Amino acid sequence: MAPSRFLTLPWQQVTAETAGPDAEMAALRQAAWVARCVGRGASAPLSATDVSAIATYLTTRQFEPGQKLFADGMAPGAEPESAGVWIIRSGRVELIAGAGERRSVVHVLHPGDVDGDVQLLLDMPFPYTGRALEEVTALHLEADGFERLLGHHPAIARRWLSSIAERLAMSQNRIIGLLGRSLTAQISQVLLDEAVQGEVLLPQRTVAAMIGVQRPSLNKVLKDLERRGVIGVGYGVITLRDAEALAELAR
Amino acid sequence: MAPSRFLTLPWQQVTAETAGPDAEMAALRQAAWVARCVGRGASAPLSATDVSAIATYLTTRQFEPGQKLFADGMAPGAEPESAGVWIIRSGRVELIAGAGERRSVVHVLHPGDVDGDVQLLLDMPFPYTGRALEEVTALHLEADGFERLLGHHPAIARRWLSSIAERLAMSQNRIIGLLGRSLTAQISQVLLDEAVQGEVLLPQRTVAAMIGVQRPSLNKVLKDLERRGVIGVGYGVITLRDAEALAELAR
DNA sequence: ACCCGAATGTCAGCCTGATGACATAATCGA
DNA sequence: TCGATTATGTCATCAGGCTGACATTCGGGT
Repeated sequence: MAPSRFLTLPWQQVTAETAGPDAEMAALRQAAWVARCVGRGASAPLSATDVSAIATYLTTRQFEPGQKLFADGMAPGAEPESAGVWIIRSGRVELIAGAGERRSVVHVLHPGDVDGDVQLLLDMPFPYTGRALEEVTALHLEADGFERLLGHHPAIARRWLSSIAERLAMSQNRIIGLLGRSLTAQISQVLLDEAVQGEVLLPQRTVAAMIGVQRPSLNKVLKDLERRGVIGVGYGVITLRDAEALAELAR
Repeated sequence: MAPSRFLTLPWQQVTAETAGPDAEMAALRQAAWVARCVGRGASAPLSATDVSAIATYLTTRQFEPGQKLFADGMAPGAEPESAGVWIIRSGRVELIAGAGERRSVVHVLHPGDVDGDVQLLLDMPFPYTGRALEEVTALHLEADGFERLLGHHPAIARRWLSSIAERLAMSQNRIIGLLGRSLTAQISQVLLDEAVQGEVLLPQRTVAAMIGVQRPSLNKVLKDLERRGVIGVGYGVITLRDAEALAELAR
């Protein structure tokens, strides 16, 4: 259901080799990683030409915790610094809709996740703000570069199609998970979705904002699950102890 | 936010001309209509070759009210009758997740809407059941035909990309609309989204299932809105009287 | 014209989650 | 090492939605 989650490991291998001095090789290596993250390769393998084309347009950017990659309501053409396609290389980015107390977390981007392409394709402003949760390294693709990749490289367009399809399926799954389910079921679902290697590294405040409930309500359920031995609750961390039981609760 | 809604009119014009006896011309006309429904033409106009290719693979199917186009959990390869891409030509189809009392309506397909392609692209089973609300005419595209269209016609692939992007944007918008908003705001949003020419032709039971609330809760809010002159409530119909006020309530 | 199924309108009681508040504990930076 | 900040844990109160039930109204079919 969250295939991109499993792509964090290959990336770690890649960066381990990035010590080499050759900048061009580094760009190519990044492009190869992007090629692995965007869509499925089943019916459209990318050629060396495709990968090097991607490398041509990629730039790397760093963000401090709390910094915004892009902001709610930003038109695609208005801020060339932020508009365009973002591909998360390391760290996580929370997508926030609404301001202040009414803020809700639409999604959390993990390494390998892609965003901003939909807004580019539809020429619409961002409906949410992207805020770095930790130190974040992200790859950026400007609007015209993206257009050129799609136009001149059919295999890339084909792969991007399944990438967006993946996200649509996940998004619909999220809607199903939100409609008419008990709070416990919703929370279990989110914990399973958001866990990386059995741990959810998010403060309860953020998890609560992902489900659209108040923090005390979330805390009550979490402590109950902890008493039942299903999870462990720490400071900024929730540990999955019995994933099967949790999946059963999310049913 | 729901661009496909405005495509119902062109279709009606098209069928008005469909009286002609030539089957091949009818197929081409259907294909041209599909070309108008799938994605935006901005950067990828479809050639005559593209359109006739679409016509090659299209078949037309009729469904009675209550009949299922496809069923929850159905694998893409299992039932060639139902797997594949569906394009609604007339009538509406509700997408239901969950069974019996716990059923919730993920979405309602209107004429011009497309579905089933995501499941094909990701080789996954349908996560919901498609059930005809009225008499439905739908165009069907089998798996291999769809693959061939995408593989051999870059312009079609490009258009399909923005079609799925549209749906992803709408889906995310729905999530934002569900998180942490008052019942009144959620209901106003759904009424605005689902209205065709100022009318929502759905029983309250269905509208309630779209938001994941019980029918009495919905009815209470509806009667309140009616007292305030914002909407009119009829038998199986909700009429928008003051769309602006409704939009303000949905904010 | 009549009947039947389906949809709407409404209610009282219960239960869940929201609110706002407070105390405690962990982390981070100076 | 020591605040300052942020996170967790918990509570009493209250509003809002659920539940199950019932009466009423509408529409289509015979």
